[in-house]
Amino acid sequence: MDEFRLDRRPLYVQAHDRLLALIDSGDLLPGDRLPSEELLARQLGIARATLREALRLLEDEGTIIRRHGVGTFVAVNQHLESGLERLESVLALAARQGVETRVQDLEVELIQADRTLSERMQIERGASVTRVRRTIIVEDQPAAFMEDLVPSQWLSPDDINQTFRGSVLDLLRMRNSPRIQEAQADITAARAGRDLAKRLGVPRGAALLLLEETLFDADGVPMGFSHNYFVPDRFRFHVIRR
Amino acid sequence: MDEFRLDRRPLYVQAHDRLLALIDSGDLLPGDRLPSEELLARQLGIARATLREALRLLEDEGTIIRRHGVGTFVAVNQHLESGLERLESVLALAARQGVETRVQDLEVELIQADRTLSERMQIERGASVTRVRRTIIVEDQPAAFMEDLVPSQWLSPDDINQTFRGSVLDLLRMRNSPRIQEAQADITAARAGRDLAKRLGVPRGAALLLLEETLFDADGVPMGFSHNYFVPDRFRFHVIRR
DNA sequence: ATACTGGTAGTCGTCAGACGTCTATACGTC
DNA sequence: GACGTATAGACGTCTGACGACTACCAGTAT
Repeated sequence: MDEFRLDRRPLYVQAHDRLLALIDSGDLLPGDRLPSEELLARQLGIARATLREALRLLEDEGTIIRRHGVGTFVAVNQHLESGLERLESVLALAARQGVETRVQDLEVELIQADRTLSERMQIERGASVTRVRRTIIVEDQPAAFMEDLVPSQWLSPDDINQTFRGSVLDLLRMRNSPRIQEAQADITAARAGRDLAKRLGVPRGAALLLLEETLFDADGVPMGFSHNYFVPDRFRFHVIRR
Repeated sequence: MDEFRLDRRPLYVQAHDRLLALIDSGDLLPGDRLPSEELLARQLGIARATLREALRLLEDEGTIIRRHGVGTFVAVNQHLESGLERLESVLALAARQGVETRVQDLEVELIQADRTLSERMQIERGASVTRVRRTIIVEDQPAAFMEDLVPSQWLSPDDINQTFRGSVLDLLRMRNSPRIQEAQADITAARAGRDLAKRLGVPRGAALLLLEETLFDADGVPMGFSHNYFVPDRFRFHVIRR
């Protein structure tokens, strides 16, 4: 009966995202008071207990502040928006910052794991892996080249269809299988070689920001790996450090 | 009737702390399964809904992992050491990873805030600011050039003496005034100009990793600012994303 | 023997409604 | 005018129930 329920994530996560969207869109401004929990739950069509789990997440992130007997407010300290330390796709992150992105030159292939890949992913050499490559466009200019590698048992080339909006991470998390728990992103800088320079429309030797990310499930088993090359200043990244 | 209730924090916070203590004390080992929510709630003497708010906090911190229909487990995240998302100096971070660092070409000056600085630090133009510049050496090779800017009321040139080991952040935190709460690190890539190439012993135009960091106190007021240029592969940075 | 199917118990996810506790405010009293 | 009190409304907590998901196992078909 729920083949029509596209978003299979728990309701409290969905509620969290909807509320966050409200705040980011400016419908709710810093300092504003949210509707009471009872009213808000009715508006979202969920139970108050479920809403409270979503609010708990938002409070923990510092997005809202709750005051017993008073109400719930949008935090004023919004200048410290969460950054890379939160596991969300760079595209979702860009969208939150008001940057529109587009996918170009999408390539989806089934390849076999070479030695490097088999080591990093803890899989056998020659195992079947889905490779997704694409260029991300911001304001009609190439801004990033991203390459994702996911064993085909978890992501088949057929999963990348017309609805693909550019993020493999979002796709995996939406399906909720495999369950992505956390990621480690290695940060470094690299110079654009011939291929990258062409794809990104920059001079050869230009400085690029390179994010190499490994996705892990709850057991610490690697579920995917990706290289992401960014043209500085077309994307902005930050990390909140506490 | 509740003058005897010593701990006036919300129950879910108390429950969170009690569970965390159990895990830290070793009573619950990584990978262990927690009692079911119903049983655990009875054991703690709270309602299941309240317990769930506590568990939500622990899950968000990455301390536990919940699996629908299966159970709740203590996370097994040994292999993922904390990275940039933790506020510690890059030198302390390097030391944790077994990398020895040395300071070279230390320059300490009192300067006046220009327009850019006054805006980023929310101070007046011309205000007195202590500037600390130095090159960081790893294995006898320059690995980073770091420049810190802190209003002189919080850090005077005299504070940088013989005992200075390279990190302004460590110095400020050691003194505990001003109290540094959090930082935002902007991450980007840049090419080495003439001055940087010379300081870092790399060719002009080499790709460098640039971390621009702003330090904040608890009220969100900027307390310092720094530029950090790193030679890729002489330092490794990563971020844990959840 | 193997592979598939379906049932079942246990657990987390969600729901509904109620009552407790806290805060700010309005109001009455002195 | 100053002070204490009542009150409305909000978040905090509780109870009990049902839904959804996963792992496991028995039974069946191949």
